Amino acid sequence: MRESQRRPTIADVARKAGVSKTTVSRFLSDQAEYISEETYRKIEQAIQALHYEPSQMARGLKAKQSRLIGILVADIANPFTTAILRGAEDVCHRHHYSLLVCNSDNDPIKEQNYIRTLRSHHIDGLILHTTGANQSVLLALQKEKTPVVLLDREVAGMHVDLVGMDNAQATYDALNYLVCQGYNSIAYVTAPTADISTRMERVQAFQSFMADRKLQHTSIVFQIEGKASALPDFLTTFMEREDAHAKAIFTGNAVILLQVALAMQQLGYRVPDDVALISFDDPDWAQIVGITTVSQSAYEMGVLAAERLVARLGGDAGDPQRLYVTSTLQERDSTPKVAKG
Amino acid sequence: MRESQRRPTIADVARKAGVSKTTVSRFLSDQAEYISEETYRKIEQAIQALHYEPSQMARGLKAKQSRLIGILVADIANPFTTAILRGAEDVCHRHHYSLLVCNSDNDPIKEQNYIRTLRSHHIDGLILHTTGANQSVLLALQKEKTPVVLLDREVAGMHVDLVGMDNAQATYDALNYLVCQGYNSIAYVTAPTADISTRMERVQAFQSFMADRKLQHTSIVFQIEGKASALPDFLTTFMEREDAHAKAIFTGNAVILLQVALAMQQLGYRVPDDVALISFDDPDWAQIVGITTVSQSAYEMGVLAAERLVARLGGDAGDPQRLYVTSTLQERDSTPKVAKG
DNA sequence: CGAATGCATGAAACCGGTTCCATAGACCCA
DNA sequence: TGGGTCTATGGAACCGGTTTCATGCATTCG
Repeated sequence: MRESQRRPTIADVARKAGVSKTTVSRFLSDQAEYISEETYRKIEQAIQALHYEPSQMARGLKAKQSRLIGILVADIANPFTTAILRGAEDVCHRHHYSLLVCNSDNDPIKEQNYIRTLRSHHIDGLILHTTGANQSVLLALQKEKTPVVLLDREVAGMHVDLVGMDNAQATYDALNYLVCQGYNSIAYVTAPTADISTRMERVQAFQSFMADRKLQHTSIVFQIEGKASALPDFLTTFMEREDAHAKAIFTGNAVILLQVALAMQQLGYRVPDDVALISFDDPDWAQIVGITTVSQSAYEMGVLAAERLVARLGGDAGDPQRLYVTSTLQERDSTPKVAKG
Repeated sequence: MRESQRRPTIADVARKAGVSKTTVSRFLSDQAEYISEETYRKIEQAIQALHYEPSQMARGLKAKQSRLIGILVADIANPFTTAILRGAEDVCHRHHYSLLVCNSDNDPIKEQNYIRTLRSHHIDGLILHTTGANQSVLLALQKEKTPVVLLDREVAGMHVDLVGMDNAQATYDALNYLVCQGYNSIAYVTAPTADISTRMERVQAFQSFMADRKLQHTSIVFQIEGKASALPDFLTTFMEREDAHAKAIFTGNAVILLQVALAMQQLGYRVPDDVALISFDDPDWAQIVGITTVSQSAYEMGVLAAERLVARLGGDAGDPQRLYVTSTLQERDSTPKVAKG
């Protein structure tokens, strides 16, 4: 009743096959050119028999690489994030990397801790959907030549690859569409902008668009904070204004969209009868409910980010690239055309 | 212009502090009792100055642990999965473990590969949301005393901890509710059951309940496969039957729910006017659309699974446990009471 | 006052791989 | 037949930590 508790090592395989560790190592690294057929077969058998699996840990120690890619996301509950994960995961799997997924939960402190942890695990590269406020730790990573790819959001002072979208353009497109549909009073609801470049870009684009068009009193930026009543209060105020004849609400991402939709429902306002609704992100349920969205292919963003990283790991030393996925307007029932007033 | 490319090692710290590796190691492992104050301070400073971070890799090699927990999920795009991830991540973070997230995409081959990969990374434990068909690889893990916690689904022949729900009971509860509301013709739509215990249990519970109640011709089990038209065809057939006066559709998870809702919309059937709708899982949008669901706290499942694993890693050698989260019926507009016919 | 004990520290082996260098035998050529 | 090349293999050092064991000095005790 011998329990084989200890997992087999390369030495066990070598012993069983009657060869040296070196030879087994050669077998494992596909340098089989100088291995005789007989030896090859013996090693093969020994590995089979022992269920041997080489230890990435030991391997990485010498080779100074782990085949681990860290991905640090700001909110794992967000469907946008999930889609990114799926894209990144697919690419990594294809290139025999594994993904170490961490969730900073929008907390810069947690983010910083995670960057440390990831470093301690010798990640070969990092995909970062940042909270925005951790340059210093990141610089340590950079010094060690660990490539970093930024996702969706900038980090001040970091000149590295970035995969995102043209937020200003996407915002303009959406607003143009709303104006064409006849809306002349638009509220923009965003999560706290803090250090998050994407959110700031969108808000700024919104404000400058509205100002350019001289659509007065129509832009309101609201930050959802701790106070539960803040959102209903804001929405009520907006809905009760009588300075415009066609109102629309534009939400900054899918999480906010959900909040707004829920709040409107509770307040008794109906979409699109009382107000139009449009949002960034395109969660799968938007189709069912019939909400017009600005869809950015999150899956593709994940793919692009991972591919960029893999390219860097493969030796690409070119200048930092900025890759933008295109956004498309998914027109649905929540933004019908209204007659001009 | 000295570029500090190589990341500092314990030897660098030792040199800078003017002490031996051993002493630094003691410092790192919190065995500071026998370190003089002066030495302590010198080491502290050296670590600060060098931005030193010990390598988990080197550490794990000797210690035979990685502080890595693998979590292998069947479908990372499913909100149910995401909620689990969040729960598991929170617990792991609290206990200074990192999560290696892999997505088998419901593919047993991919699952098998991932288990291998995870093993090669020396994971300390595995949380497995399985496709159901990989006992053999798992047994290798078990032999090496790597604890495994099953999530939601059984693996035949594995006697390990499991976190899930009482599927039969939850199914009965939901059906009882439907019957009380007056529905006498119910269709159950499930994803392919294959080797997935949860799905099988639910289908079986459904069938036995319907048979017990002698509600004839009212149960239809449908497996969504490749054929795109299969679902609309099935729904049309069901809707056109005239043997019952109040129909309801029961979907096996949120992904299927989405498909069914979309298909019904396209076919022109309205919920709940033409047919009631109820589903397992409780995606956040169910609240907006107003769909009655059987909600199982996925977040809690993630927490429980991770806690179980951490307990095992802490030395708990008790018998395998089965933990069930409770499910609650979220009553919404999609299942209104109907008058008896 | 010599021996025992406690404190603070270091040398070296070890974990499981990879890799550099050495070497033995076969083969080839002059 | 001796020296050079090629093939197949092994010994040993190394990666960056941890751990065991040893040791030198102070202090304490019989």
